[in-house]
Amino acid sequence: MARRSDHTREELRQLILGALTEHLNVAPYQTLSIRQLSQKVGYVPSSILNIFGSYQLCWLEVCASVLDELHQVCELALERVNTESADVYQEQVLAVALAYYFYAKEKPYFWKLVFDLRLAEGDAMPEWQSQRIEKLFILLQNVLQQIKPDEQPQAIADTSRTLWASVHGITQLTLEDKLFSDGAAGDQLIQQLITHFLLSWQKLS
Amino acid sequence: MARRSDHTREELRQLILGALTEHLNVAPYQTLSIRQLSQKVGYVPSSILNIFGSYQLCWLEVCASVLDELHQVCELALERVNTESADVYQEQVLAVALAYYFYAKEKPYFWKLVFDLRLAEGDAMPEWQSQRIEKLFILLQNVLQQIKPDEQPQAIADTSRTLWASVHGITQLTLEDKLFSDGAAGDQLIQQLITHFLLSWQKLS
DNA sequence: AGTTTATTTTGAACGTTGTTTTTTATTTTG
DNA sequence: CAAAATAAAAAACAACGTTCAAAATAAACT
Repeated sequence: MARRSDHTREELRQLILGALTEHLNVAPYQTLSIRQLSQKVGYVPSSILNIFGSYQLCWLEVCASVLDELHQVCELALERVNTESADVYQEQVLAVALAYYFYAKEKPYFWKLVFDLRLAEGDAMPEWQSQRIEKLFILLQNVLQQIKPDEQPQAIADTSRTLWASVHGITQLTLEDKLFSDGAAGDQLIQQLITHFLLSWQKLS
Repeated sequence: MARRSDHTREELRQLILGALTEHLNVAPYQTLSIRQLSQKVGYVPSSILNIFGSYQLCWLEVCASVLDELHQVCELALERVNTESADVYQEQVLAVALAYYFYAKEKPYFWKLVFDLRLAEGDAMPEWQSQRIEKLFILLQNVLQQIKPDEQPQAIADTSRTLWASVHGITQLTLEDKLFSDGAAGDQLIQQLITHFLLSWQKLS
């Protein structure tokens, strides 16, 4: 077993988070136990608990990284849209939605972690986690507000929720193969959803 | 402990399924263990395993009931729509979607079971379970096909997936309070989604 | 009817799990 | 250099789903 001088507390933290990330590259988070994890990093279960408080809380840390990466990916996709295009805004919404979808498709175990991770009954999701999710919504809100500059911010916020939750649903059911269709792929469904929704939405008040 | 003559095999089956249902009235399925369940019904864990094969498989049985009930609720809502209305079809789609949403809202632990239940790695979802989900999609498909009688069945199937998955996403994120908005409720978001989507969709080929 | 055979049901055991508590080892301090 | 503080490990705990052998009951047969 590793001795005290091998790693500082911070080094050990990173060692653990690295092992978790490595695991998510190949398998869902449910398939790793704290005992297996402790073996991977060469420490003992109680050392992990000593640092993170509980096993779930160390996953929550990874969760935060995933949401950060997700935000980054969506933001980048948004900026890459050609602003000379005829309907910039629709393409921007589409870009964000597809970025979300393809992130989930490429890193399914990372993406699933965010929605499968259940904290112990009682302790709520920490503030910094909620804020990360809100940051994602805001990406869409900014675009929608540009489509309808005079619309109430609350209405814009609602619409961003409608779209985001819809894209989320398509992404999830596609990933878990619960659509039972050999027809269109998830990205095509998302495209259909957004083009039709926006076509009607942008006309009406 | 209960003796052999107390219940027939079938009675015990129903006794167990009843206890599971009772539990879902007040708490999520993850909070019940096979040991607690065995105490509830007055039998021993291995008796439950003997009947259902595994603990997960007895939940799968409940899962089937939930999907049946969900289908029934959606079908009923569909039939209740006034066929004299100006846009029957839109109201029918809306009726199905909202029936889905309000079922989830009223019986959250039943609804969540269907999507949270993870079978052991390896053994796939049984055929009769997939078919139950497909039956739900078909409800929507029938309505959509009436809107566009000349459209390819595959395209109709795709669109029903788009809509259903979207409604599912809104329902899920609303139920889990992950929309972080004190704006519109889930049913309003669903209404917005469907009206705008259909308005555009029914016009175009 | 009484004995054997078959079938449920049980109870104990196994290998896990996350966490708590105690013990041991190492570092820092006086 | 010894004493206090700290960090890691080891052991113990309670719970989990599942397996397996033993006990209790019902059915079958002479």
